[in-house]
Amino acid sequence: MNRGLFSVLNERQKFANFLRFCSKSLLLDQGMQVHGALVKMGFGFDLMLSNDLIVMYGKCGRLGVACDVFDRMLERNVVSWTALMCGHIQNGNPLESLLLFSKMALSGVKPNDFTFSTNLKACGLLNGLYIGRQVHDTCVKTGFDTVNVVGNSIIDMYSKCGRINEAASMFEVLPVRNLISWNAMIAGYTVAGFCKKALVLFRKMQEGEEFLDEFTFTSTLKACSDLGAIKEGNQIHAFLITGGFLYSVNTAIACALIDLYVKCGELFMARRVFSHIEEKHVISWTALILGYAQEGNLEESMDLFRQLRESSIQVDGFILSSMMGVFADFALVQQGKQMHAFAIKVPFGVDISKLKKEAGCSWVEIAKEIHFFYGGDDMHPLTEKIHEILKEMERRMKEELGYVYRVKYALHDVEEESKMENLRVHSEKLAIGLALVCGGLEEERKVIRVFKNLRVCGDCHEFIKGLSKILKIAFVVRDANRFHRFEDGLCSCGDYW
DNA sequence: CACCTGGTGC
Repeated sequence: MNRGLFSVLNERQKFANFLRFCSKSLLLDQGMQVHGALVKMGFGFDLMLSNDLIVMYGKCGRLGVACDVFDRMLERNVVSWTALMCGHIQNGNPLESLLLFSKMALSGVKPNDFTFSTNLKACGLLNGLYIGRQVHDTCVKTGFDTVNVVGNSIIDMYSKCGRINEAASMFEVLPVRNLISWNAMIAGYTVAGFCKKALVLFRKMQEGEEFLDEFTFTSTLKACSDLGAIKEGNQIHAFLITGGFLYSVNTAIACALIDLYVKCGELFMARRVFSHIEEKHVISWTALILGYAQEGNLEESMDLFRQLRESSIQVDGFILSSMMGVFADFALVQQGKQMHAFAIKVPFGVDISKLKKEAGCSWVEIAKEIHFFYGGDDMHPLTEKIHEILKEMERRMKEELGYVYRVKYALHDVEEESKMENLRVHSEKLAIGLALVCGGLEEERKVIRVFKNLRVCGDCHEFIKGLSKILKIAFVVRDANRFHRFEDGLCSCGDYW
């Protein structure tokens, strides 16, 4: 090879490397300068360099220029097509990516594993189960479904299309599972609401040889948050600290942690994590601000929102509309307080959600296990003891506080004498009963934490107020709308919810 | 050469 040709090839490789660096670091200006230089030097029609240009322009948000480069090419290979498809997806147009896929097929260029995973991503983004299945089918026929990256994309495609079972069976048959396969499956379970399954998978992952990364933790923390599994979440928090995963600099982990503590009614811990973040993302602000609002602490919520507005952080439409909701609630509460006299006559607090089709369900975490209860549920092996302790609590409350049931909250289609029984077996009460029987008190916090899928019933609300008084412990009840923190006979919601 | 995975809420 003569020196001249060698230096030309060397030059070409230097351009390519620099372009890839520009793509990675989103350096549009520098990328454009390289583009100009290589056109001048006669590299304008070079296949590899043109591909790199498409990638660079796509990543930097200049899809029009990427398309121009693509259109002017004398020949295009699978990389050119795939790079442009990715560009469309990255710029928010997955449909165009799918159209390109069919154009590519017509042009006679054969797709590879990268093309398939890109297309599966587009299907997932579009919620396109039908076309996703077709792509999956083609992958099977061409043998690409056994390629790890493609398999991962199939898992993600099915879970994005709401087909968690199909995602799971893909995960099962994957010949090689890597970190991303596990992460995709855990995220899939979490998004689909199968948080317990997500946690089971996470534990399996910990037991195995697999590494864990920030994606694993964010998804798993989200699962803990949705479940209210604070013990498990705490362990992950501790693991993050000992494992050197600094959430002070990792936005996603910090947000997930704040969300966990907020959803468990631990605003103090949420605030602590928040204060440790170096660059506070608008999402972490949102989580904390709404957390305070949902706990009934409107003052702190408003104050934080004011701080956010005074900071240099750009607020988004999401937090603005959320704050509208907070202001609306605040106004309602103010009105509600003025209307207190009426509230006694008006069936205030009648639980409209008990009329809904959805069955009331409560749960509580005891020794890292989540126990679920439905209203009138006697499936739990400790049911008898639960009833005993609840009766005991009623007796003490009557004696010490003169508490009697407000029977009006009971279901209406039952015999009068059995209304007391109905009230006793509301799911939130059963969950609390179990916590009392099993010592579900979180010793370090002196709190019992219960979750309910519907609004907490007015009678149970009174009952828990009483419990917090006579037992001298706090209760945190997260219902469908908000938090109730009961302490010393009072609730943070001020009885308006 | 490129491709896959994550966070706030209603």
